[in-house]
Amino acid sequence: MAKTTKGEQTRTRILESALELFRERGYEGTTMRAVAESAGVSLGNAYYYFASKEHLLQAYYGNIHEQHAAVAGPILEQEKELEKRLKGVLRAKLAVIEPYHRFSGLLFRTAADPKSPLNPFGEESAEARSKGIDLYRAVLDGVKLPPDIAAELPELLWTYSMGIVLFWLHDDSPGRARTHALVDGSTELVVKIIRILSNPLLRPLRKSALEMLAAIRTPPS
Amino acid sequence: MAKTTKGEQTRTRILESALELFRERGYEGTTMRAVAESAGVSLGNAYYYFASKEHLLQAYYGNIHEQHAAVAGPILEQEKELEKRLKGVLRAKLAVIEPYHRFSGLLFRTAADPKSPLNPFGEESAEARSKGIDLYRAVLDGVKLPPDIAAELPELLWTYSMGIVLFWLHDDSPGRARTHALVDGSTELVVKIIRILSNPLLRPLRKSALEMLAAIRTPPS
DNA sequence: GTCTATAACCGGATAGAC
DNA sequence: GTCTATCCGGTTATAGAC
Repeated sequence: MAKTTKGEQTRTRILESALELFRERGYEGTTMRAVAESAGVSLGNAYYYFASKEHLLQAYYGNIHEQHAAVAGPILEQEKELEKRLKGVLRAKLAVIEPYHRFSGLLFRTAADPKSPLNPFGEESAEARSKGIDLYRAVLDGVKLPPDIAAELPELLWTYSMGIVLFWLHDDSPGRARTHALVDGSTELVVKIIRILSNPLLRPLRKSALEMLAAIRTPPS
Repeated sequence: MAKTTKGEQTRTRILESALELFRERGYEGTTMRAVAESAGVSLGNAYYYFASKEHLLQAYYGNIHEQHAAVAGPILEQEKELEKRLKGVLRAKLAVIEPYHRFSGLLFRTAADPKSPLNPFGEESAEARSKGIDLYRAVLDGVKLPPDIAAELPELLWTYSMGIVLFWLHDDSPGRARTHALVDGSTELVVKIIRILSNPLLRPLRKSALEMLAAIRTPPS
């Protein structure tokens, strides 16, 4: 019963008002005052629940991940081949975010700022990030790989998926055709490269790559 | 003599005050009021010369490329080996942008927004982008490569360099050690990969990669 | 201790007089 | 080309209600 305290309800009302207004008028076109009014609360009250306007966006993108995970689940249960699993998950992502293409620029805009709470590499998104990485761990589930790569690959694939999203943001081709070409082409390549790198002859190359990854990793704080 | 009209001088004064304050206090920490005061003009007058605070940043962006090209030139004249050429140019970039680390996030923030004129993939930066790509063309100058890759490589390297900068933005390790590890490790890898891909046996892989690149390329408008 | 409201602050941006 | 006055919206301080 702790789930629908009055506070929870108010919080939800504010968030939903905000998301609706964002969709209607875009992010910049939506004022915190309008959000508060539309939710039937005072401005100060809105700030009691959401520390900033950006945090409202963060909730918005949190939703996206949940939707993505929900759509990706069935795909992963059905497909066994790595390339299809990866491609399916990426296509699902594109489908989920498509309605928000218009103002997703805002995501990257803030995400690229190291100081923003939305920054996917920052502390505040640690949870969202690890959920995202988990999804790519699931993609690799049941795939045979040399153990040294296997440990690193989920995070690498997640990073790769972020690159795809960045490309998508800038893609205004009809039906997002260019991004789809990128997904189709790059998943094929990624899988081929993984296969090639799995070759024992290339173990030295793999090793130096993995050493680099260790060196650039953020020390756990 | 058209060069130093009163207007030009005022404009320069405002810009220099701004860049100095940005370096000292960061972008967000610098108010337009402070910029105006430090330049000895009124707030409104500052806006007469620069349409927004962001436009002040744009000026910085242009400076950086010029500095980078100037520093990179001598390096390329001296080094003959691809890995050293690439590493040298990337290190030069890091050296040039280091003083601005504190507020470069902001730059990227706007630059990553597809609607921003600063966005490096957009139309308005076409010239800046092609200059950047030219620099990596120069890096490859004199390097023997299969012609199919040779055509694509400058743009790929440029994109790769943007990735390095993105990483640097988020790097708060002492002396930017992690980014330097990334540069050292990744240039080595990049060169190895280019070598491997140059192997005639891998021509099919190369071919599908190049086909993908063609498919995702923005149609010339 | 959890929640809500009002008033004010601050800084980016604009209008319009000189 | 320069100024002053003002707007606007994100954010904060703070007082009090439940």
